[in-house]
Amino acid sequence: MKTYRVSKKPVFSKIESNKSEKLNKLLDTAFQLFTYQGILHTSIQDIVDKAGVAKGTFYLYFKDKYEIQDHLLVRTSYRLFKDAHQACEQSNIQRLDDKIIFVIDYIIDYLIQHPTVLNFIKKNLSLGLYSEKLSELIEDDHLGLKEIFLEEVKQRNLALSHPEVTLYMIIELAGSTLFSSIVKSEPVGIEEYKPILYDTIRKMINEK
Amino acid sequence: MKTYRVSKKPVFSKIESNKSEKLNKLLDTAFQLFTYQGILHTSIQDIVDKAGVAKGTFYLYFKDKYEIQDHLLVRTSYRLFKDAHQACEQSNIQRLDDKIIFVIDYIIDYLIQHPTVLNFIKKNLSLGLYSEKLSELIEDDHLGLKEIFLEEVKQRNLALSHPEVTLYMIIELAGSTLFSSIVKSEPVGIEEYKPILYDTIRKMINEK
DNA sequence: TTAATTATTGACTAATGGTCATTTTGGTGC
DNA sequence: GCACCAAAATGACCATTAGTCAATAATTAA
Repeated sequence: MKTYRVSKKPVFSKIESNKSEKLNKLLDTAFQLFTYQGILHTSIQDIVDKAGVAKGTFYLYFKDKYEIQDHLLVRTSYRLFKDAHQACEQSNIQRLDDKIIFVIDYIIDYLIQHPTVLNFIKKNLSLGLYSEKLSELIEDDHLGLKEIFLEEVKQRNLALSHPEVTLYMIIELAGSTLFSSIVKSEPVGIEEYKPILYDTIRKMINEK
Repeated sequence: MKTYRVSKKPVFSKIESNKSEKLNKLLDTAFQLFTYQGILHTSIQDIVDKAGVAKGTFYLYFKDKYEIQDHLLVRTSYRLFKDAHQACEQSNIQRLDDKIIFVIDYIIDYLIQHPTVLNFIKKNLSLGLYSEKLSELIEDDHLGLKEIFLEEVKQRNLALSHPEVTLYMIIELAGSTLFSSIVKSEPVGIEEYKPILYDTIRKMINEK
């Protein structure tokens, strides 16, 4: 015989009863736990306990641990790219290579300033998912990265055989360079990588 | 009271009783399962059942699923780099950029010819582990990638401010380009990426 | 106020990870 | 052959975690 929960008034009801608040609480809590102890050593029970919701609630919003991880990856990277792009717009940079380097520099600095975010990405992103998410980000219409890049290439008459491919490669190169330099950190760190990275990007775009 | 296994003669004993054979059977089986269904949907029970050994045997050789995954990643990438390097030695290529491109080309072609291996890497390698393993591979004394590269740079008097960093970036670029092109595959595939990749590498090395 | 709908709960079941007393195997000496 | 020992292998067992779902609470509509 199942003995289900008997009626008992919750003590702290109505403090946070908004629907999206529960969702956000789960996301924020999962982010913290995934960052500090990695997804493998975080149980769903851990997440719901710390978030202050019941286990069943978790399954209302997510299929499993890996779906919440996916949400977090999208949310984190989307915010970061958007912030970087806005900051770039507000500056008065003209050249395309300078713009790209500005965005990359912004992201690198942000991740160095926020090691938890970097740590989350390092621990939670597989190579396949990384390529997939990067692709989604570049193709995202609302963010408009690709459109902006292609338009700039057109207006400046840059001699790129496949501008779209070049864009992908630049972003991939920047991303992997960042991770490589962070992981290595010895004997050289990101500061030694930067000039070579930026020089390479300028050569790839080849703006006169 | 524990009721342990009572004495019962195994039917097919002595078919494979060599120590390393059991280890290899586990590795091969895990590779297959990880490739087809991913590590998340593969239980240790699945592995031992398919490998024809008892569960306890698994834990004699590996701490957990992720240790066998690590073994497989090292084994796979090590073999691949070694084969590529040997093939390069047997060809009669002189220029450094040509050598590097030969090796990258070899690896790309191999992975395209062996999608299971590519699939295994895509599904099982996290970004952090990827950087880590790549670093180990480059630093590996027995393989000697780094030494060969630095020696070549010296002999050819190439103007590289940080040759080691350049080596890392070339390998990272090649790796991420491969994955990106495979994941995307639409509207352009690896063949469109290759010329841009090789052109970029030549520019990075800048051999006259 | 009441009825219907939706959100939330947590006790429960199923599945998986990991342990360890016991058994089997493969020597080695007699 | 047999007796012994150490190393390898086994699978029943226990512990932890994932995932379910009938019951309850909260919200909305009438």
